[in-house]
Amino acid sequence: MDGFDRRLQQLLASAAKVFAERGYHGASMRDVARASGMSLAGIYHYVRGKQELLFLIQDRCFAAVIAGARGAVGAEATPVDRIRAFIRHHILFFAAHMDEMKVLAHEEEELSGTMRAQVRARKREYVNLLLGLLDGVPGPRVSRRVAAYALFGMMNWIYTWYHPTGAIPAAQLAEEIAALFLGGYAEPALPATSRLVASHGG
Amino acid sequence: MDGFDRRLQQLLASAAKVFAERGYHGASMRDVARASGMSLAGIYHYVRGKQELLFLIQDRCFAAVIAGARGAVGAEATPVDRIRAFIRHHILFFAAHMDEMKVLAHEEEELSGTMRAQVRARKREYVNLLLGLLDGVPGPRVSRRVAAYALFGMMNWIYTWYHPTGAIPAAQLAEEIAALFLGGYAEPALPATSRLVASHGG
DNA sequence: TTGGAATTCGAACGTTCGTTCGGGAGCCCC
DNA sequence: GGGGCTCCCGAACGAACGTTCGAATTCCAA
Repeated sequence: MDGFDRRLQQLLASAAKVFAERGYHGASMRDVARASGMSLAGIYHYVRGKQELLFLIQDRCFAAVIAGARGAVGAEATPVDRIRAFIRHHILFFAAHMDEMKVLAHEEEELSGTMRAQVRARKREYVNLLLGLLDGVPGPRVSRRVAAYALFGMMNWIYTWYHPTGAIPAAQLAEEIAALFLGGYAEPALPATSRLVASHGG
Repeated sequence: MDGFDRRLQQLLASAAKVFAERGYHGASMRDVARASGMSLAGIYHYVRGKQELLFLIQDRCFAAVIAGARGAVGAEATPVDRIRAFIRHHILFFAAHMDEMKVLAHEEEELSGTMRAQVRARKREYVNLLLGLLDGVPGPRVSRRVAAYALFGMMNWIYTWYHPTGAIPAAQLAEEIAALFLGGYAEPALPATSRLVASHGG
């Protein structure tokens, strides 16, 4: 990674922060310039325009999420464990990259043309990854598609209320959301956490 | 309701549609004028400015949701049934008022001053309503606060993917989300839908 | 030391923004 | 029939927007 790429990364990080705070349309290029320590005109040396700023944030963020999720899922043996790993990775990544993930979740429809198509393709890939995991669970209690979008809703909505530095550690949040989802989607009697086993065993 | 209020309602409905399509900051007052059939200047006879347009949409929508939820919840006897009624009402209302609810969910942070405070108070009231319902469930499997925000995430996220005129009726969507949430939050062995009862009964 | 590419920026461009202004219809009550 | 409302709009305002341009500065290989 040469100097150009490093400076571009700084710029994208600053832009993500500004976009997360004020929204894409609510933020101005002058805001980005101020936050990044660059001049207004200097930004255009690294980026073709405001829309490319948003595109690069979303595209790189999606690429990192997908790669990380594949790695996390691949290390697990059972379908339920793979789903739990998927959820844990998504939440931990979200908590570690709040600005970028908020921009990814909140500014979905602001791109146009080729950039829009490319980010949409990434999203489809990520959704399909989860749908494939859900397929492995026997006897689901709700439809796969609704379950997938409901899960993404639970997870992505955290940008409206969750603060990584607050009272709830991200790992705990991930476990609770995984328990909530798996308890509702998968068949009852999960070996580890279910109190069903305990009550029937006693 | 006199003529002024009726015309204002039309204006707010048009504005909600425009804000839902292009986002609050991405939409211009000229867009609102075009959509409502009014002139640009004519809008200011009904509203003090763009921000009041957003405020009135959100405030009235929240008031209707809260009132409707109270009515739906009050008709049920058990804690779980009250939660199910809450979810069903939220989803059905969402599907029936997509534009307004998308604006409510997506443009949360765009108000300022007194208007922001008033909408936030409404939101707090609505969240507290759900938290109270969750309190009635014995032996919850995840923390109340996380469960509440996760449920709102599932429900509000539908504006990113759900189309009321599509293949999934709103009532079915509501049942699936209720089953997903209650299966994960409440204790197992729900009398109505659980396949646990069936398998143990057979 | 020098030439050229990479990097940076002040200043300005044309456009669009939210809002305002002054006035013109339509209407009702005195 | 005239004064005072409500309702509505064309035109314009100043500000802010994304972007561009020409030049200054920095940097490194020759």
